[in-house]
Amino acid sequence: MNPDYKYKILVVDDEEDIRTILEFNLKKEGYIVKTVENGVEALKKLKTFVPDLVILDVMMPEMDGIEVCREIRQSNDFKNLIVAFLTARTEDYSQIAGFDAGADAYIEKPIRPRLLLSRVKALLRRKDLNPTNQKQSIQVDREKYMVFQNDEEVVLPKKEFELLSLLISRPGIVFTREMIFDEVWGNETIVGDRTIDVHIRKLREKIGDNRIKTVKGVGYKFEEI
Amino acid sequence: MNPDYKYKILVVDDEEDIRTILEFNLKKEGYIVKTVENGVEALKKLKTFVPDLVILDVMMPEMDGIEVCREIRQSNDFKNLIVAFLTARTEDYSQIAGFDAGADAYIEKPIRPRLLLSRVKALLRRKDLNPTNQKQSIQVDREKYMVFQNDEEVVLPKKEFELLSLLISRPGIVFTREMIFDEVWGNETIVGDRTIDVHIRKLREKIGDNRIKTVKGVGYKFEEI
DNA sequence: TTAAAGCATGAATAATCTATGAAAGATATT
DNA sequence: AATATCTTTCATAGATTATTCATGCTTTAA
Repeated sequence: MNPDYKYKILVVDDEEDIRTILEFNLKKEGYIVKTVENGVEALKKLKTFVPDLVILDVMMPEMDGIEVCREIRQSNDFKNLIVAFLTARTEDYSQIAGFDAGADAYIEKPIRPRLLLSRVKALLRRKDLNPTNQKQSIQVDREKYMVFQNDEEVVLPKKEFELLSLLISRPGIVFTREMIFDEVWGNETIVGDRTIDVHIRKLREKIGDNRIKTVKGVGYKFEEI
Repeated sequence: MNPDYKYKILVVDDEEDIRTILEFNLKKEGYIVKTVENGVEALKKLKTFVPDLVILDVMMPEMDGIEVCREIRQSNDFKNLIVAFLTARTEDYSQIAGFDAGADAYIEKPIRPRLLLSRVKALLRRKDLNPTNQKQSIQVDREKYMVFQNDEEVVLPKKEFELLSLLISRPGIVFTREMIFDEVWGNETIVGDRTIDVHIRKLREKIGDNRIKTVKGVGYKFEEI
């Protein structure tokens, strides 16, 4: 990985003290750190800030860490996001394990800065080595009529396939609604404007929210990474 | 077996927690995992995703595991698919056995990840050794006008032969109805759209449902394995 | 700050497409 | 010519896809 790359970390905890301690220590090491105070905020934040690591308190109001982790794991957009749980030593560990939601690590409270930093470092190094960390690749095979995302097939019905195929044909370039109509629908059929939106939505559901960008008032584009 | 081959596993359970735990643990081992929440969904999924192993909850709404297993065993397409039942320890074991529908293994709930993984591994290894596990081969000999499936001749009338021959000439590639008309019927005769469907059906009756795939709104393709 | 425009989203409806059973039309075979 | 086999059509049912609609959110511009 680029040596200048600064790892991004999201801290989610309802206690301000904890947030402060973590933020201070992690920033000191050169990480880019954002903090939020509950699970709902966390998911919101993730829409604009995609970190390499999320440190999640298990017990939180609104939405606990386990649930947040589930959401993250379910989403297509965060395939290689590391999740670490913050647990009080007294917390019933077995319960967390039973509900295993896909955490990569557990960090115990109270926090010992030195220990914390070395664990974080280890986790991030692991990510660097992790082969799943290749760039998110999407491949469209028109002959086979198949789409692959990181070598796993994504099944798309015709219109969605054609739409994605179009957008991906010129990554980064904005396609206006008119262009999309022309290419995907042709001149015969006329459909309402919302139809495109709906197909875009379905695509996003399947390949993740971060690939297709809306350019308001203009159109859509497929974002190259 | 190819060392790069990733085993595919289908998990069928109505409880989301169980699905999540299984999926997480199995994926961590490198398996390709799909989950569905009931028997009906399972049979549907099997049309597009042919796994090596199915893990089936016994008790489910809609259609219980036993019935799903029966269906699987009856079908021609899943001759060497391993089926494992998930059973609660408290469940009346004898009843399940009485209804024995051809399960290869029983896995007990609650799930113990380590144990689960070692059992799965064992089951899949067994499959590797199983001689019935030769790859499904279909060969078309245009000169002799004969088709062989696993060295046994399949007798096909002309149109069916031509159709299969066409599809199999480029495995994985979708042939549109137009292309099929052109190649199999030529420009002289004109037949209705349904005619192709019917020939496809007959082919499927003879060589199994899992080889010829429908791409809705586009055409058909012969699935490479 | 408010109003307007543009988009996202959930849910309902409409349109499309294919599978299937059955039967009629061809073609070849005896 | 009669029979059997192959090819095609047709009607229907079932499922999937495509589209619309109503509502709410977010951004933009006044």
